[in-house]
Amino acid sequence: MTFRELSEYFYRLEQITSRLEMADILRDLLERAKAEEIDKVVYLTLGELMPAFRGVEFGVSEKLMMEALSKASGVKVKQVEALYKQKGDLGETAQGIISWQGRGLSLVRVYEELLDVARTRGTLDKVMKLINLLKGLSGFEAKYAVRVIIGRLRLGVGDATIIDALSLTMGDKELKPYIERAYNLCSDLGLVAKRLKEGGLDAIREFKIQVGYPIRMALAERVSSAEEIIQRLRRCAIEAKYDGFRLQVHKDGSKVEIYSRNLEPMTEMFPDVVKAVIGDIKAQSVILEGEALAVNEETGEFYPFQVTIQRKRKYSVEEYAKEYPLRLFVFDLLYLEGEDYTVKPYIERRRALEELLTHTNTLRASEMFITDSVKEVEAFFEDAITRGLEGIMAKRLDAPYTAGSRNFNWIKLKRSYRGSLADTIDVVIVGYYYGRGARAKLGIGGILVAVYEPSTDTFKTISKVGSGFTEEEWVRLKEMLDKIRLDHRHPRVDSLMDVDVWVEPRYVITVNADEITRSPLHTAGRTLEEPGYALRFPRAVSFIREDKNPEDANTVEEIIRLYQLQKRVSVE
DNA sequence: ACTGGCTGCCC
DNA sequence: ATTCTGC
DNA sequence: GCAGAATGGGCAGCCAGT
Repeated sequence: MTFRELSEYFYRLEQITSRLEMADILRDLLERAKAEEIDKVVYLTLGELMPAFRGVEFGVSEKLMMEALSKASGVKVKQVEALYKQKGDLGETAQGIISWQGRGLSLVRVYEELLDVARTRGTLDKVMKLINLLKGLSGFEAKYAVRVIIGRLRLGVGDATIIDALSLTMGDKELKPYIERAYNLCSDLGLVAKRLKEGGLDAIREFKIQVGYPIRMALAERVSSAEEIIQRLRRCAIEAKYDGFRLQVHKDGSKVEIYSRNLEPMTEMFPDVVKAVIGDIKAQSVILEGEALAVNEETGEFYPFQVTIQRKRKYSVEEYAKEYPLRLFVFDLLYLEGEDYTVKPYIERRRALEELLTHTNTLRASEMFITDSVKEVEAFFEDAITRGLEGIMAKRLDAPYTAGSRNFNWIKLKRSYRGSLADTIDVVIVGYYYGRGARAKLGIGGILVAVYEPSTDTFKTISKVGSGFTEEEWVRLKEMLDKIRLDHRHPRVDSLMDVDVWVEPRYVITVNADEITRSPLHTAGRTLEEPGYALRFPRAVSFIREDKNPEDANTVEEIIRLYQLQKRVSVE
């Protein structure tokens, strides 16, 4: 198969929105691919080169790609940038720029060149390889190669759609559960597709959990009240929700591998966790999942996420492990001594987990209790919040570990989900961004917002906002902002960040956020010595507030007070 | 030797 | 992470 | 309700330029 043929499939896929039709086109593609091509076809269709746990990255995004496009075509970078801003898609930009014919490269050849780009160290060499690749592709092919490289393929196809298509290649959808299961256990859809093509259903049935192949993570749905939890689950397990990062830990004898929520390899970053797992878990082979966060072992306090995230590093690992030891709150057991635990009910997994773990500084079971009382859930939730935890998790007692899916077997409840208006913030819009992909068609993708500083009568940026408005609202917003458009930053706006379009600080919107954090990028509360403040997970919750003047927005002082009211750390 | 721009990945 | 949209 | 694609703050690592 040539890369041009693959590109033609991509073109057809992006024209349609019906997932049934997509699956049918993909079925055709997967049937046409040879056994030695099909894994590459799957990876490329997912916009990847390999499954995440292989740890291969392009290291190329829009800036480097624009440079390569410019050098390959002779079009000035400024011009490429202008085209990109206008189209919101670097693939289409490439197609518009490239006028030469391609060399009709095979799919395998292009795949190998892409892999070569990913493996090349040094920006200059990378760009040279990119130029070389681009020169061998037609504009039509470059469109998709570019999108794969910068990680925005945007076909509307994900792993779930490919699984549908794979089951269609076997005649009907009866076999889908087997394919799905194989994928959830090995997290490598290219491998599943290849085995299916080579060995049929029998080969698919042979997939089993293997230490060293991450299992796709189960995810939680959200609700906005304790009542809804009990309504949905009745008697259920309630756990604390810790603000750290999720880890899946594989142990095979003295060999340990650790994977992130997105199945990236993380073993080297956490020698303290590796050591604890080897030393304190008596089982020979086991797969565990938990939330890791930095703790002060003397006081038992949890460090905030901004501290914990510093443990995600390649260098000075031991020093940081000493200064900010991790505690892994283990909440699930997926595999034990050759036995697949994902199929067992939660309550059984939990029982085995508690038997397996001894309470140590690094490793312990997450806090959990079982209840059917809304009152008890509410009380635990309130307590969790005052202790500085993120919220709570609720789990269906008889549910298996539903790998790779988000459903109501697990439910999360966070403070910010509750509809109360107490924690929302009124901010002033000071500029906007053109946006990419679907948003580019609206002409706006996000806004820069600020709070008021009365002492200087200025507006200090606190966040960007890119979600919460419907498409219709984004369009309406842009129309209003264009009427107060400025050529330069307004003199009353204090910002370190740039925007595509500055506007008069006139319109107030209400936003929600999970937390206020210290910020190196925003000017709200920023002094010569101290960083500013920003919003964590900002989202719009109102359209323009006609009843508010810009000076009625929340003030920097109010933000600082809200920041101080937040529990920073938690005592056990 | 240092720094700022860029990138990938945590949430 | 949250949110919106098409199916 | 699922799946996919928009979007957020902010951390460390890489590397070219100084």
